[in-house]
Amino acid sequence: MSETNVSPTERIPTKERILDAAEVLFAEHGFDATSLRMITTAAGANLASANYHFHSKDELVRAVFARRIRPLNQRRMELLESCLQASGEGPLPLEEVIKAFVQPVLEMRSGPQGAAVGRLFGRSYADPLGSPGQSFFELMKEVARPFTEAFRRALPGLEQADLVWKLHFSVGVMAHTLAGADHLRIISGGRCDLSDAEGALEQIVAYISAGLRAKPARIGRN
Amino acid sequence: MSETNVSPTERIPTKERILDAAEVLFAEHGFDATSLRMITTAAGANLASANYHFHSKDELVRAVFARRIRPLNQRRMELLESCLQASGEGPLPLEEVIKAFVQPVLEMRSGPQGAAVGRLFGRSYADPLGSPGQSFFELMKEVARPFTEAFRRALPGLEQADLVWKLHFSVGVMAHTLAGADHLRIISGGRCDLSDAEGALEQIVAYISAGLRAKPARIGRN
DNA sequence: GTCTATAACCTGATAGAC
DNA sequence: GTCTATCAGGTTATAGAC
Repeated sequence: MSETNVSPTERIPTKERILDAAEVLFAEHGFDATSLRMITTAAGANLASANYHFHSKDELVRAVFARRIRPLNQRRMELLESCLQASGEGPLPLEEVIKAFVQPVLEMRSGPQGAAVGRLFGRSYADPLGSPGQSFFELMKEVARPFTEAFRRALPGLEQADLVWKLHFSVGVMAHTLAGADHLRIISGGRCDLSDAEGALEQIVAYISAGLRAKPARIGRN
Repeated sequence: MSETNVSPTERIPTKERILDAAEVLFAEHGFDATSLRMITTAAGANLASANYHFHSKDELVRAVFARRIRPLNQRRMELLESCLQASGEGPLPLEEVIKAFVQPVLEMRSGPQGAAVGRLFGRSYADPLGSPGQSFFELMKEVARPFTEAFRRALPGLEQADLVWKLHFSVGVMAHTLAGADHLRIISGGRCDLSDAEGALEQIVAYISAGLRAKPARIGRN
């Protein structure tokens, strides 16, 4: 047996194994409750290797986010661009804009460690302003502006403040869906499963599009 | 100056001051990143007093939740009951059921340390199943069943699985609104403020009621 | 009930051999 | 690049004086 004949699984570089272990543990326990020791042990690496490869815990957190967010947002922009091109100067189809934002997340969730990445992202939306999760928002900013502009075009006549409220709610739908996928599967007795990407996308798009189009509340009627 | 003449502010018992400090710090930094030292220092109490009054950190977390959730859910049940009585055996007005669930939260947010409590609650929805935030879900269970039943009555003809998806999304709207109130105020330039309870309630009820009533997604049209 | 002191342990980060 | 050993400081929890 020569050393070139090791299993492909074991040939994953230490740096990547640390990222893999970190994102699972961060998703499960949060940043502060996850120590570098837990991460390196789970990765089958030495404690010092984490600092060697990432210099500090904060930079490790940032690297964990960046690895997943970059391709996610690239895919979102692709879908948004093709939606913009198909519509020319006219109004945008609302459902397509929502799909461009949501579908890549569901695709990602069926990728490697998708459930953990989803949970990590979903939790990060709830992190306060000065926390380690801050880098999540900085990386997400890239798509915030073009999508806000697209939603404005898809919802003509909606006041600016109303749009901000509604987009905030819609992000909440996405975030809680990602963070609470396990809860949902359990309370529904397995009938609602985020891993069914097609069914989930339909549900999400239906709910969010209706919310975005909603007229002011009419309390007292049904 | 006799000792009976101290300011009312300083007469708050240690146990309560610890709860006050804990809920602010938990909301800001999470459970693991908040040490008992931080809490007792902020409360102007001794480190050992936390263990004296609450036995352990886990029980302190539970006490922090229980103090706020109990009256909150009591108020929710009051509003739901009066909604049920006004409707008899007939269908329930959807907006009123949503209001019974949401309005007490907004009321609470304008109470003592309301913003911190809201942020704490909003974050707790994103906590995974085995975490310290678990006690949050156990305390929230009390209202889950009666409200699910009320929503079923307010949305006749909706399939069970669809209802579960939609209620899950609606909880997400509520949770993210609470956790991200600061973000919302900043990105909206102050135009959207959760502290404006009346305006916020209108926005939330409009969005959630439309989402709950939504028909299956119609992709491709506007 | 409130304090000091301390036990037993874990943390991120680094120095330096290999 | 990977290891061991270690630093300085933080953590929960408790024992025991007042």
